[in-house]
Amino acid sequence: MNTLSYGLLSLLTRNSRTGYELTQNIQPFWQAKHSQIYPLLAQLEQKGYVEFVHVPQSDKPDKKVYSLTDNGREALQQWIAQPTDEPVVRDELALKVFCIGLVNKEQALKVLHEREVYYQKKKEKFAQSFERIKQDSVKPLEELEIHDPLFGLYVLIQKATLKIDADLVWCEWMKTKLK
Amino acid sequence: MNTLSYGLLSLLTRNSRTGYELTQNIQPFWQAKHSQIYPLLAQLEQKGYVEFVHVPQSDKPDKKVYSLTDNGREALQQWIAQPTDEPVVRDELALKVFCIGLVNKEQALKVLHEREVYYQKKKEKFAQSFERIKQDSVKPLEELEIHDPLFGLYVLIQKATLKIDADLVWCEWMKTKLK
DNA sequence: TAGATCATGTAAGCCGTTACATGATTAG
DNA sequence: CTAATCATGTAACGGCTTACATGATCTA
Repeated sequence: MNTLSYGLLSLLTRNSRTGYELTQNIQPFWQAKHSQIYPLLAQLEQKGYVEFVHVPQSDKPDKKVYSLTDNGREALQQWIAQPTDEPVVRDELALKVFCIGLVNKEQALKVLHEREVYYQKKKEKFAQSFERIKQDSVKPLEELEIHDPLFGLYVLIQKATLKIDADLVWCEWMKTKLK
Repeated sequence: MNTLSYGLLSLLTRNSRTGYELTQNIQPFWQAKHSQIYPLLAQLEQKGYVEFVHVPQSDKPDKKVYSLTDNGREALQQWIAQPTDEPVVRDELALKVFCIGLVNKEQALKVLHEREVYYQKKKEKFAQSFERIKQDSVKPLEELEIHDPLFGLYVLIQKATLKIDADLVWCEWMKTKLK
């Protein structure tokens, strides 16, 4: 059981989902392609952590809708109690910035600007997710508590927003340095 | 040429370094083990981007001190001008938080506390790096400009500090949510 | 005397990306 | 008419981790 497998189980605590949906939904938390997810789902099914129903469709391809079993839920609870791996961050930009003195200010600003645009788009996406769960929630988000179904997603969006704001502050600060 | 290879060249713009030192020095920016680095250095040498001198030592094992060639410096400049890959972040904690409602508040706080301690230690390390380059620098750090040798490292420490502070703010906020 | 540090290297295996493969519907 | 979306799967390859291998000095 690798970390991604637990991630798939985590998503299934909220809803039943297809492999296709899981591939999309896990992206904000863990980058993975469908070619990695489908074999893992087959393994999880063999272990009895998930089960699926085959749903034939006429207009679109047939699909398998996966849901979490009781065994799967127990495995998740045990996983949460285990020590958590340290986060892994690999950012090509950091390596470029380290030796940014090799190029002139104009080129450096170009590199930075590309990343700033990326951060702004990401911020926009998080804002949209925030609006979406605001609509879905029965209570105001600030009142959500640990056992409310949207709690985890809500606090993760907060985390992501805080970090992206830090990134944008740094971008602004860098622009003053490169003028 | 993968990203890590360029990262090794980046470090060599500042100093000549051994494979052992490169392995340690690249950790804050790109996690990689020596078993990955040594073969890459051999490749970089074959491509003519780095060269090394064999330095025999009596008390410690002999070492190879690598330095950047003119070809290597040119390769770096071209790399900087290419579009930058998006950052990859894989954090097991995010997956756990998504389904944190499966456990009680006490257990959730334990998971969070473990991570908070990790963030605090990281913050301490960045503060030390900051002090070190403050000592090494001929000018006050705020006056460093793009072509100063410590500029890249200085702005990277600023970036890391801003992000870690965001992480710590989130941890504090989460504690209020779980009380 | 056990473990950390310095120092380099190879081998096996898992993790993740890219590419191959199929095929219907819908939007621009 | 082309591209995107839905939907699942396999194969090949490159990236990264763990383990194997060696060996001296220094610290607790």
